Amino acid sequence: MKLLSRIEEMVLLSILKLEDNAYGVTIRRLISEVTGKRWSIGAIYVPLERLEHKGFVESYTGEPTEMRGGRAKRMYKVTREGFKALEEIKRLHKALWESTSDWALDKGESK
Amino acid sequence: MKLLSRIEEMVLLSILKLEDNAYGVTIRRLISEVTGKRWSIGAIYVPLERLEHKGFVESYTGEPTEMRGGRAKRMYKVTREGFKALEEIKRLHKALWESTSDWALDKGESK
DNA sequence: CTATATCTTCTAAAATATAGAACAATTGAC
DNA sequence: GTCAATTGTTCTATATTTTAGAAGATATAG
Repeated sequence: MKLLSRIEEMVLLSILKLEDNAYGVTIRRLISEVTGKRWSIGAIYVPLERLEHKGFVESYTGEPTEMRGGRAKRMYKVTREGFKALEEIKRLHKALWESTSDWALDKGESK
Repeated sequence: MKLLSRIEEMVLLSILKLEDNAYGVTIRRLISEVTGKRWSIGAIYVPLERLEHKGFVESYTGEPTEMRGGRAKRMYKVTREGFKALEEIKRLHKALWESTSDWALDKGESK
């Protein structure tokens, strides 16, 4: 199985963090906050669709009965497969960074 | 500045870990080990070249005076810019995973 | 019905990832 | 010298992903 890409990882984690309020707009906002960068609409929705197609997230139509205008939300949640993919990334990240990170990055700073 | 991609991150960290023995073949081997997957030649060299073009790594021709056949190695080291990019990823990862990771992943496991 | 607010879908272009054939350079055997 | 074996890189083409934002959809308020 292929590894999650950076944006896929961020989208999945954002959905987890947003709990019952995870949909395109809030996911995009959260990712913008955490990265400090601007993200276009497509930069979020396209990977989101791909994640659904791969079975890493599921979506359902959000409650339309809220006192607000606008189109219905498409809400997302992470599937068990999505969790597994995240676990794999977590393991990989640990293996990659464990020994290297501190001393090596310090060395770089003081160069 | 754009975030490092997954493979760029892995290549940079591999170079750090390999210290004075970082070149195409060893980088590829290390990434294969840590991911448990097969990586083609191009899957390593292409990002490696891009990292050099962006100034995140520098290369030099390896010592040719070793008792062995074969073409000269192109050795790599991470530049200060490369370190900075890694630091950014490290911060991002921390922000993304800190609160979410444990309880959320556990919830997933027990679903 | 019109204006406004929210949100998603669609589409195209740019950038990256991925595979592996081809090429290059060095050693040792004869 | 030159042939085979070894080691490693460069080249190049295709597939996939990223990224941007226009267009479209739907709900409310007046």
